[in-house]
Amino acid sequence: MVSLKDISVRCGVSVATVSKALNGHKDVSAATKERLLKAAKEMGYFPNSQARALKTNRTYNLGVMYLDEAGSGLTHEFFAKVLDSFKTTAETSGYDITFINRDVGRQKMSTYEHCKYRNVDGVIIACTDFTSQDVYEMINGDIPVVTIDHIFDCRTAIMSNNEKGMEELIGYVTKMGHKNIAYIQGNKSAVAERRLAGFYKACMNRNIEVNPDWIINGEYHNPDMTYELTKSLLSRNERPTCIFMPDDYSAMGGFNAIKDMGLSVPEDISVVGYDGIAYSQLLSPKLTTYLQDTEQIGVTAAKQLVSLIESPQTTFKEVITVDGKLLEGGSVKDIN
Amino acid sequence: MVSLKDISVRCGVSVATVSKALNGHKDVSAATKERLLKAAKEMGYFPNSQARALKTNRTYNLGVMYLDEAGSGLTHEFFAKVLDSFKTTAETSGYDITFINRDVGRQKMSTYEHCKYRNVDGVIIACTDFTSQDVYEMINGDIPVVTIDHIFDCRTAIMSNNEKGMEELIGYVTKMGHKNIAYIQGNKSAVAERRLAGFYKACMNRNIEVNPDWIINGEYHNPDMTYELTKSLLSRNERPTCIFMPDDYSAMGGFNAIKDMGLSVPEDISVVGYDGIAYSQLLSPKLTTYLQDTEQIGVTAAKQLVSLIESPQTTFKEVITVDGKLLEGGSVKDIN
DNA sequence: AAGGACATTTCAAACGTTTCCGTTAATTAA
DNA sequence: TTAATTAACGGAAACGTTTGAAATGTCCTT
Repeated sequence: MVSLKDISVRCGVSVATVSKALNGHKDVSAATKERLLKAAKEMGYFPNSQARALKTNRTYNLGVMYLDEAGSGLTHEFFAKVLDSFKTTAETSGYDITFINRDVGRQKMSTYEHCKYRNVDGVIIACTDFTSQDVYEMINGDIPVVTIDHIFDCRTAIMSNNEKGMEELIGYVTKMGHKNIAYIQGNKSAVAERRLAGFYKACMNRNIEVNPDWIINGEYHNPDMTYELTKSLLSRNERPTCIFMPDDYSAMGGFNAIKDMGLSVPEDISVVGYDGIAYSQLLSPKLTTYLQDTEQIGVTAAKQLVSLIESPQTTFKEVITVDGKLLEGGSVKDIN
Repeated sequence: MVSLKDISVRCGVSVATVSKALNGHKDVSAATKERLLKAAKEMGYFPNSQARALKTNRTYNLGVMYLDEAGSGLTHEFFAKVLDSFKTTAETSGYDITFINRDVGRQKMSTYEHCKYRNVDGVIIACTDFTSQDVYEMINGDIPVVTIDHIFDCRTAIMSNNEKGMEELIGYVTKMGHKNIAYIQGNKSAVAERRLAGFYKACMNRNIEVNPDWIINGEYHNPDMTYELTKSLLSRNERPTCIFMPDDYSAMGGFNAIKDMGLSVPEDISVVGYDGIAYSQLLSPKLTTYLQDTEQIGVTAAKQLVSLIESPQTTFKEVITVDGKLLEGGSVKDIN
């Protein structure tokens, strides 16, 4: 690998001058600067990121912290898409992305320690158990952090607008004449709370009574459980005309339960999902759902994190809400 | 951050001794070694990965190279799952994962240059355009590389067993009585070639004539295109009884085309997919498909890459084939 | 002509490791 | 007893940068 020294001997200047020229310092003449830049390009020079990091304490590396469990994380379409746009934006700003976990190799270490070890400049936390010790340690550490879909005191958070999503969905189904609405909600979490709050509020605004027996505790990303819950829900004496599923993926389970009971969507039961994943729009009928703006969430998270890193005065806590969009499919019947 | 020097002054030994103790060298007494290890733990010492990398030229970081385009990469379930298990295995061996691309920040650089810049110890190449200049540069470089689903001379490759997959699928559908089989294949690639070869061979072995008009060029991961191709295929005079789709995701497009033509699966047309993604098993009927062993592919890739790095004599080219498993759904009708 | 002001360049230390080699002391062999 | 071997540890250079201070040179001002 060609180093600063190689360039310096070839051009007959000191290493310091080369460094300054390449980093755009002003105390080097335009002539030599050009000469050195040219030589650097010719020789195929690239800075050694480790050496630079050692001196500057900046790695231009961002850590990604997420839950590493089956059925979650990378294989979760929502997270994958957010990560994808986060990554693209971060790269444009000159940052690379590294996965951060606990216990790398033989070393027992926490996620925070891992960050210290790798010296990441900042961390994005998403799709994880926000009550875990590891998250707690990160939040209270001195590394810039942006969380997604969870709000901590004194940390910047990017929130998908769950209240608005619920408001729009409820608005839509009530316009279609539904009043008896069930809601199979996801795991206990900030997201679930906000959606439920949005659900209640939207119903209240329309003078629709919420039947507490129809608020059912399910799980995100769990079609099997949703299948069972849907089935048991529909086996009761009184049936809702419309079911809100935890998310689009789980909704597949709900669809199947309905079908297996000899009913059909939307003729007998209307269904809405949440997320707007690709598959949901390939079903027939297409699922009526709320498309979360994963692109915008990822981009915003990256921009916030970078600005947190690069302009430390930005270190106040900020909560940024990203709106989504209702996708009108054919899974909700007009019963007016 | 606590450094070796901090430990050395506290314990009254030299930095060199601390380094050796912590790295398990033999020329340090058991007593002091224990004392130093204890101090290190107490003080919360973690090595500075940059400083270490600078000296040793080993970063314990692996690069991931993949196609960063819409509908591919991270949001591709096959790739996401492979990456997930790759990551887990790599971490167990003490390696972290960093995404590698071109043009990070203002710097214009190739993927290979990026690897040099970040000093990754090895690279996994997957889910990309294997004919690109960037891949070519990587393959001819001096960084350990493992490719997934593509074979280069002198580079280790992990191959999903596409021939066997096709063999099993053809075996299954012929057992169900199908002889008129169409195949909408994916983008021109090593994978597509192997599947097609497997398709032909399996048919030949059973004395089934392949109708060349029924070998159709489609695209992977493209439900819309598959929709159109399926529709035009079924509009011809002569119809196949069974259609092989490029993959499960695309198969959704095929399903919809069939439905939109007033036909149904499997009564009128049988369908098989490829991949075994989660969604395919939530459809009704469930899709009959071939489940690729993403877990095994990821694990094997990681192990091979690590051994390539850690025991340089392993640098011979190796091609490892990973078998999958037929998933019998309900999308193929028994027409015997 | 001497002094300062400025532009340009170099020196040298530092970042936190690893590792070769040398030193000392202790142990063993002859 | 002496020489040789070994065990345990320290010195110091090196990896490739960055950066403040010092050095050099040039030009302007008075």
